[in-house]
Amino acid sequence: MAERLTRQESRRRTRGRLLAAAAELFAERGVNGASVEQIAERAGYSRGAFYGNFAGKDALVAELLNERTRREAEEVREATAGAATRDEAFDALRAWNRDRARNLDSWLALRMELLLHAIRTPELRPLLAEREQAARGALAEGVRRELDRGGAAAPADPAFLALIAHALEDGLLIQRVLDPGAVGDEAVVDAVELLLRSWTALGGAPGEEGRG
Amino acid sequence: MAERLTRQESRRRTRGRLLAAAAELFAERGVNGASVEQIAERAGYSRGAFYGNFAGKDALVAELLNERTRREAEEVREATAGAATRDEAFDALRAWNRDRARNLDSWLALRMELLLHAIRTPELRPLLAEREQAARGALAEGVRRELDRGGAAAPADPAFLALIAHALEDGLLIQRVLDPGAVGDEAVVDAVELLLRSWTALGGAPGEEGRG
DNA sequence: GTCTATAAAGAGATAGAC
DNA sequence: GTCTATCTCTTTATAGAC
Repeated sequence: MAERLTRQESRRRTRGRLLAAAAELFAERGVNGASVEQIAERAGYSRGAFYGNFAGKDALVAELLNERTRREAEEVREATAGAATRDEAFDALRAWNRDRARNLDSWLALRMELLLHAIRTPELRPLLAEREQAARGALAEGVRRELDRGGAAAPADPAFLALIAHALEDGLLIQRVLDPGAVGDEAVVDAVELLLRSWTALGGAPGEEGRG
Repeated sequence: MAERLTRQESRRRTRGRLLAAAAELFAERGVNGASVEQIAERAGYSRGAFYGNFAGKDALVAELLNERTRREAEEVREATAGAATRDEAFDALRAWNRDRARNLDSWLALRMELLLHAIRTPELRPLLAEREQAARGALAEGVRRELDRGGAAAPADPAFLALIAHALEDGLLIQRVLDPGAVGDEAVVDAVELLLRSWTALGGAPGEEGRG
């Protein structure tokens, strides 16, 4: 039985390698700037293997978008499910962002490449939109919990506050890529913490201000 | 005498048309997806005219980045200089954003294309970074003024608050492109207004801390 | 300055061998 | 499944006519 899945598994492995190589190259040179030959070569194959596993470049891009979207949605779920308290949630967020900071350029480049591709391919937009909704939804729940906990009246619809917090992620990472000196390592977490404090009206506590 | 500048002016005009056509096509199909021939054709010329005015596609991209950066910095200056009161500033901001909303897709696509290009071309990064700094700086001044006016202590360094407000622009526009139903037409202005209100309403914070 | 023609390289995709 | 060879189209860039 150990060999029963070999065919399928082998196919999956090859496809996975091609997808990973494509992700790298898309970040480096853009979707349009990376050729099928380069993708196959970096994955350790030839063009033939590529066309044996994907109908063409467009098909690979669509699948990459799909795969990454699904994985990120999972990560969001796991991250939020794991943390029970506010501090735990922020710790998880910090870890996540530290990770991302390590290769911010390529991470952001890939995200924007896929985003641009989705903008230009209307039928793919809902896919990406879904992931964003999930992220915003999880955030909204967190915000609501914090507001309840503090017993404070929300300054606005929690969904809107979550939208702000979520949008900050892309926005701050863009600023950081362009000007690393002006945007701290943990700006995203710092900003979200600051906002949450403002909204829950806990701002008076002098002890732990600003960044960590 | 009316013809004295014809040569220079003619050259400027042709270059301007090529740059405008390139901007359109870059938004539609990406920098790498738009060919020199397509650019020249949309501008109403042939490839020959293109190469007569630019050393190649890279040179055009660099100049486009330069031109747009300069223009946007000017617009920031004008917008902030014109508005004396807070309401005037927000009105200007609203008008600016309504304008942008009309063709959000192509606007955002072009911005991200140029951003990606800057990420991949290190020597161009400072150019874009400069524009962002100017925008953040203008915002920071506005925030500081508001805080002073309200007599409230800042919950953080005004520069950090300005960074948050500025980052929100990109972030919210991205969310809006992906999910127009979930992000209102004036989300950017609404969000900035909300934040400013939260920050000015927060009294007794301890001086100015925040990021370093 | 702008055109047409063309060289040279690179792209996506297919066919057939193994 | 993966390789090599090949077809066809597109691309960048140059040359020379006007």
